[in-house]
Amino acid sequence: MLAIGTLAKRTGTKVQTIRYYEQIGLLPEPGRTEGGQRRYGNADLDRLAFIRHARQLGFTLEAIRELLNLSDNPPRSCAEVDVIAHRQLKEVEARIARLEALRTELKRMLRECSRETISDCRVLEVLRDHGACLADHQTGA
Amino acid sequence: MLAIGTLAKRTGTKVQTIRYYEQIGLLPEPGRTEGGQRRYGNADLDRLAFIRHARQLGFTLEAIRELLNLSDNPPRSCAEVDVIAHRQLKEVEARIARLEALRTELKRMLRECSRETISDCRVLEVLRDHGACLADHQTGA
DNA sequence: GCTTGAACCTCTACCTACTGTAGCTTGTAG
DNA sequence: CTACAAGCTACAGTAGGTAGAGGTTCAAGC
Ligand SMILES: [Zn+2]
Ligand SMILES: [Zn+2]
Ligand SMILES: [Zn+2]
Ligand SMILES: [Zn+2]
Repeated sequence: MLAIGTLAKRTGTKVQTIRYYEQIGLLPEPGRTEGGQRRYGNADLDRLAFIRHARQLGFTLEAIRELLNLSDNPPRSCAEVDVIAHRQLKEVEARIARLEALRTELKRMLRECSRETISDCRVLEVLRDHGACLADHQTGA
Repeated sequence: MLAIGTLAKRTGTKVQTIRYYEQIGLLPEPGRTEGGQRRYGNADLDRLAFIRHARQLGFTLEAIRELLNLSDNPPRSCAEVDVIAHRQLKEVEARIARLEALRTELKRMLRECSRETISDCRVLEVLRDHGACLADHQTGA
């Protein structure tokens, strides 16, 4: 049985984060020592490793919750799993597209700036007026 | 003089967001009517438009605060402005790099999945084991 | 001049995904 | 048996807003 600090080290998670996952019901309540300290088994280790890896791939905790539920029903079709992963892929692609537009515009601003005074700084000029901006960044976060 | 709702419409901002910017000191406290309602002038309109545009380009509110301070000193050099914009560019580029690694891995997971049962779903398999993962996604957010 | 209702006001709580701190208790090595 | 690291709970805070309750004000139509 592992103490929370050991589990934390093994999975690269902070102790508080583990307690937080328990609090929101993502990790089951573990057994406790007589003194009230949490003790974890290998199933907990696997589950936490899964959660952390999915987080690293950008899945939200809600998506991870769904993936864990599905994962507990081995004979079922994996179509739903793939839908979640596909949704995540689309999300990532949308963010990339948006960030690339920002990169282009930031580069252009910096390239065009004469690097003299504030009053003729191209960066500020573009920020003041989207008309001077070629980026198409109307849409959300 | 503009009421807060008009200012909101003109800048594509929610009313609550404008009050929030005031609360954190990003917008100055505006004049009020006898009844206590906020009334804005053109300087406020410009300032808010600047803030929203910078937000759309991904600058943090802290960076925007610095940019606004600098913007109030027209004779100074714009070097500091460019440093902030450059920092933002680096930030955006780092996020793109990370998201591209995620995209690659998500695509691969989905491509390799047989789309049969949960027990042999490649997506879940990769999530369970980073060893089965080609992505280099150890590093931060 | 009066009424109506949209828009305004303040205050508080909530969102994601954690992270940090205070003040106290438990486990374990020497 | 004593230190003290590591555990415990509870609460506050982060960014950047968003939503709602419950009450007031402004302005247009009659
Ligand atoms: Zn400049
Ligand atoms: Zn623009
Ligand atoms: Zn699958
Ligand atoms: Zn991986």
